[in-house]
Order: sequence, then structure tokens, then C-alpha cells
Amino acid sequence: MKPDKRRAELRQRLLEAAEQKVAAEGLDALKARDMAATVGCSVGQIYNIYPDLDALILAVNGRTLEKLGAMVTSSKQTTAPSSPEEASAALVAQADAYLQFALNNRNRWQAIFQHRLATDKQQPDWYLELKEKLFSHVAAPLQILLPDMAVEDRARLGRSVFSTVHGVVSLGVEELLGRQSPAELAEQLEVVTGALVRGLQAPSS
Amino acid sequence: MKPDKRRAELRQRLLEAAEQKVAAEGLDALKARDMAATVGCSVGQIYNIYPDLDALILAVNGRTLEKLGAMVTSSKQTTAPSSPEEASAALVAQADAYLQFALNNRNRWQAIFQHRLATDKQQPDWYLELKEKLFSHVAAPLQILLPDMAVEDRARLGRSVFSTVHGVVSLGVEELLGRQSPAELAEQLEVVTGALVRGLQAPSS
DNA sequence: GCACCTGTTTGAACGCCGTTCAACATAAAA
DNA sequence: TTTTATGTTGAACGGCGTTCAAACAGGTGC
Repeated sequence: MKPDKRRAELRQRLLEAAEQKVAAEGLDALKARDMAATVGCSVGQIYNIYPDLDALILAVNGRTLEKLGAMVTSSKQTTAPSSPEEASAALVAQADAYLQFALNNRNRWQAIFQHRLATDKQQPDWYLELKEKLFSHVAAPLQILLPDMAVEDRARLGRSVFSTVHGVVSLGVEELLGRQSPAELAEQLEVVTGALVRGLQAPSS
Repeated sequence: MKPDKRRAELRQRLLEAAEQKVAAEGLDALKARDMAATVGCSVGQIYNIYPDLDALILAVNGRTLEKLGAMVTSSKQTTAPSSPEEASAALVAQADAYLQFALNNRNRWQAIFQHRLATDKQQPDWYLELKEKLFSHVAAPLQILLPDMAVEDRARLGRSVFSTVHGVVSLGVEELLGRQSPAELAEQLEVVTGALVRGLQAPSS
């Protein structure tokens, strides 16, 4: 078999093994030696395929971002909301979809925000674009909700609304055990996103 | 000198050294050997004073939470807001104070949310109380804003509002370089918190 | 002074980590 | 077959948190 094909296959197997490991035991459980043993190659081979473990983690997180994006997109109750009411409902539904994804894929979702590159390295372009795509999903319903807003302002606001939802989900999921149930969390999230959307429509003081 | 006194002094010196290290170079730069060298003791001595490095980190983060709490508290433009308008302004001011603290103490602030205990260990009570105190600062103005709400509901909502602000600050600070300036971030935060507060007062649909 | 005991302090050593690279295997060319 | 180029390997390196047998210091009785 050609070495190129071997490498491509191994690359795929490594990614799958890494995804499963992260999903099952969290980002901290991802170890080079363990991955090598799982896919049946040497430790060194990993570094022939990925420059370092960070690259493998980014590949895993990239796939998570894709799944997350698909989830949030498919949540839009109306594929193209036309009224402010529909747009509001779509935003609240997106927030709930984000929460449900975080709850159902906790380790994978946490890995996205847990992982930190060394300060001198920076996230690759394809990864940044994936995140941007996620933000833009939020900005779309905002267009119906706030039609007079400039495009770049709406993009910024989309990021902020996403951040808002992320904050509630993030701190909520992190101390799930002992304090609040998933149902209570979903309720709180709906209260907050609902209020935020109403407030954005209301005239500013 | 009595060993007890020596230990107490060393405990203090270790905490200060750890704080400075985290503030200057971030949580990841905190190493046992380095701390020992800085305060002039052996590595082992650290483990006679703190059970492990997690405990030292929690001590550092505890002090950060205290400073943060003081900052947010002192931000209340009116020490005891009496009108809904004052309460709204107080909440927006608190959010801005939170942002300013995060910007001015980035590494220390990041350390709070970056640090993760092993899943089998859990945060000590005094640490949880510090966080609870922070949330309660938000809940206080909510009392004027939503006087009819039950106490425990208000506490929950306080946590959610805090989470909201935290989300915007968190994702905002993490990609500060290249995209948005601190001023833009502050503006975005004000837009979001303002809208949220307005929405909470408006009748729910 | 010395010997004894008791609690404290020490830093080499352990196990685990990401990463490297001289040595080895394999395939292609001569 | 021999030589060359290319791909693969896993022991070894440096660094990490943590431990614990051994060295140490302080007090007590002689």
C-alpha cells in the first residue's frame, strides 16, 4: 500500500480515536501514547501526521464546531423567519439548541473552550472561520428583528448575543450537579434570552 | 523561631509569590519548583503547607474573587438604589466594573475560569461562598427592579445575569487582539446589559 | 559537654507527560 | 545485487506534580 494512503487512513483513525476519547473522558484524557496504542501506530507517527497534539485537538474541536453549527442551524423553527415574532422565537430556539448540545455533548463542548494555545501560536484560519459561521447563525434572525442596523453592527451584536447565551450555558453546565437541573437551566436560559430579545427591540433609554 | 510561625510566614510568602506569578505570566506559569525557588524553601515544604498545587491556586483565585467582589460592589453608583432607573444604572455599572477588572487583571481573572479541579475533587466551601457572594451583588439591584419576584428566583436570576455579563466579557477578552478594542467591548457590553435589564422589566410575552 | 528522642525539612527519585531524532526498515533506482 | 531515498520507530530528553527515606534541629535528662 502506498504510504500516502496509509497516512491518510491513519490521519482519519487518529481523529476518530481522539474524538471518542474526548467525548468519553474529556480533553485532559487525550494523551499521545494512548492514541498511538489505540490506532496501532508509534508515538512518533502522530507527529508525522500532526505537527503536535494541539493540531489534533483543533481537528477534534473543529468537528465539534461543525456539529454544533448544524445543530443550531436546524433548530430554527422557521428556516427563514419573516416576522419579528418568528425571529424572536428562532433566537430563543437557537439558544435552547446550544444548551441541549452542550448538555448532550458535554466533554466535546467543554473541550472547545477549555483548550488554550500557547500565547505565541494562534488558531488557524479555517478554525476561526468555523467560529465566525456559528456567530453568523445568530446574526441572521437579528436582521428581521433589527432591520435598520448596519451589517457590521449586526455581526458584532450577533457575537454578543452568542456570548450571552454561552455565558449562561457555560456557568450553568459547570456546576450542574448539586444546584440546578437541566430543566431549570433551560428555563433560566429562556428567561434571559427572551428578556434580551425584548430589550433589543424596545427603544434604548 | 517557632516552626508554626515559620510556616505561617512561608504560607503568606508562597501566596504572594503565586499571585504575582499568575498576574504576570498566567496560571500555566505557576510551577512548584519555581515557587520554592522564589520564596527560598524546598519543593517538599510547599506540600507541608498546601496539600497540593490546586490548593495554592484556589487560595490565589480566592483572593482574586475578593478583589473582584470589592470592585463590583464599589461600582454601584448609588450604594442603595431606590428607583428602578437607579437599579438599572447600577446593574449596567456593575457589568462595566466586571469588564474593567477583567481587562486590568486579565491573567488573574482568567485563572479563575481556566482552573479545573479533578472530577473527583470539589471546590471547598469557603470558595463556593465567595462565588455566591459575587452573584448576590447582582441580585441586590434586582430586588428594586423586580420587587415581586420570590427570593430564590431572584438569586437564580442574579446568577443568570452574572453569567450573561461573564459570557460577553469572557469571549470578548479572549480574542481582544485583532478584532475589537476595549472601548468597543465596553460599548457592546452596555448594549447587551441595557437590553437585558429593559427586557426583564417589560412584560413577558 | 554528651546522648537521646521527636517533630520538621529536605531534595533525589518516581511516574507520567509532550516531543525529538538517531537508528532501523522499506521501497525505488542503478 | 548494491546503492540510494524515503518512511517508521521507540528509547531517550527535559519538565512536570508529588512523595518519602534520610538528614536535621530543638528540647530534655544526665
